Amino acid sequence: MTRVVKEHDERKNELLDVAQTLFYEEGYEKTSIAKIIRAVGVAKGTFYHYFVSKTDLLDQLLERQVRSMLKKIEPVLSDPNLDAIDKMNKAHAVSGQYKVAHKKVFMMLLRALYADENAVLRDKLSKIRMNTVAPIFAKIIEQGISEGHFTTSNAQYAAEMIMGLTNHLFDAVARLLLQAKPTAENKRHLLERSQAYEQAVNRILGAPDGSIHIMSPDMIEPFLGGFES
Amino acid sequence: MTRVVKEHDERKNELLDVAQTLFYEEGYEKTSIAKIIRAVGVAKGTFYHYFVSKTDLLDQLLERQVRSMLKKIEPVLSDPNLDAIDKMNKAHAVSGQYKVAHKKVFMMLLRALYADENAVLRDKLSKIRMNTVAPIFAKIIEQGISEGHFTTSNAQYAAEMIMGLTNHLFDAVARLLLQAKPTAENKRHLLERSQAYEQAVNRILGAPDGSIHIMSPDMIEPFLGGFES
DNA sequence: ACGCTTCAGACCGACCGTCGGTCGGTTGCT
DNA sequence: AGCAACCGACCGACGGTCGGTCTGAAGCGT
Repeated sequence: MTRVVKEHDERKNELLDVAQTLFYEEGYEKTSIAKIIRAVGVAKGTFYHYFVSKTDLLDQLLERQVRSMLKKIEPVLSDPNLDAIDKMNKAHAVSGQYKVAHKKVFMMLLRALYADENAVLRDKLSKIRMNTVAPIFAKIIEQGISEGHFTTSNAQYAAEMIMGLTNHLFDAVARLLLQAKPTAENKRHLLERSQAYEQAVNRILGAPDGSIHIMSPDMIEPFLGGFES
Repeated sequence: MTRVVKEHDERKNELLDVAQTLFYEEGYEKTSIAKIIRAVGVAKGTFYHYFVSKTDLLDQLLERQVRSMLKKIEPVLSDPNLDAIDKMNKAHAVSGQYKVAHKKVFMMLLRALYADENAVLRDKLSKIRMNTVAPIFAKIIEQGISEGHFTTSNAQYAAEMIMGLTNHLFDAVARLLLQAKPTAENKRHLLERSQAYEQAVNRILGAPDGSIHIMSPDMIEPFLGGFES
């Protein structure tokens, strides 16, 4: 094979990008390292020059993903004019808008995540989220407690629980979105479910019903519409 | 190899039993089919006579497990003298007692479940639980609503959320138990966490604080003690 | 009652393609 | 010269397939 030398980071990102695309298209387990290197045009040894294992590749990929998402939310967190309820809502809104903006890529990610196999992928992602975004939530909740908006015995645990609930809601929505039956009935179920989850989140925080919104109808709509077209 | 003929169910259970032991001891991924059949004393073809794939084996194994657990809880559910709060508490208590009684096997299961790899196993188990025990919770919650003990907008979703929370708590407890540092501090963390989760469950259901207990100190104690000996 | 045939299904194990991972060596840049 | 990027033949283990053998019991004619 013709030998092409590139800079460390360039080659590494090339591998990460191709791997990401393939994982989205065909799933983690079904994407062999052979496929990845064939697509990049590089030898087996080169892959293992950059990653110690297939799992290592996945770890780095997900970390990169989450880091870029956190950057979008950061401004909200550090805004001193927002109270805890505003921050909680805005953080969810921002991540929702991000998903709407990248609808196509996002749907691919969903399809990859919930392909039934790929349990490893889901597991890793939820762990990373638990380690990175839960602490952020905890900070917000602490702020809310000191502001008198929330009453809960433990901010960190509450954050983890909300994180878990959000993941769950996300799961349910994703599965409904993927089975491609955008009937009015399914849409109603979906909205009902998201309302039930919001109620739960508010109650866990000890906030008045309707304080916090984790998934607005405006965010869901574009995805439901996407199926009809 | 000497040929030994057995009845269908006998051979099948033999394979399931051996596979279970090996999965517990060495994890799902690391247990090859070759290992299983070697331990049973049977050929590759025989294995595939009973199971269509390794995944199929896992499915049937977990289903068997969950079915036996449900049998223990059933009496509680059908007891007409218990109100929803009693049922919720008793169901959790029974499953706790079961775990204490089978402490050794249970710890093996934990070790297998949370071995970091084995995400597939965890994923499957939590799905099965979601499909089998969440509906049971939902029934209890509906009863509680009509008794006036609970106020929540949707029994099914509440059940799923509680299921998810319980899983989460279970996760955290398991990981703490497995890292084998039964310090007084860890114990405190653990109790705090379980209290936070109970608070959340009560709030989701709209029940007074302290109504529902999902993990009593009496249940945790034997496992913490188990480490010192 | 008796042997004989038949047949489902329990059982076998060599074999296959694919996989993740290794390693000794080559090439190109500084 | 030295270091890092790169190569690709090779490895053992894996999940899964397949063509076929063996066995026990039911059904049969006598």
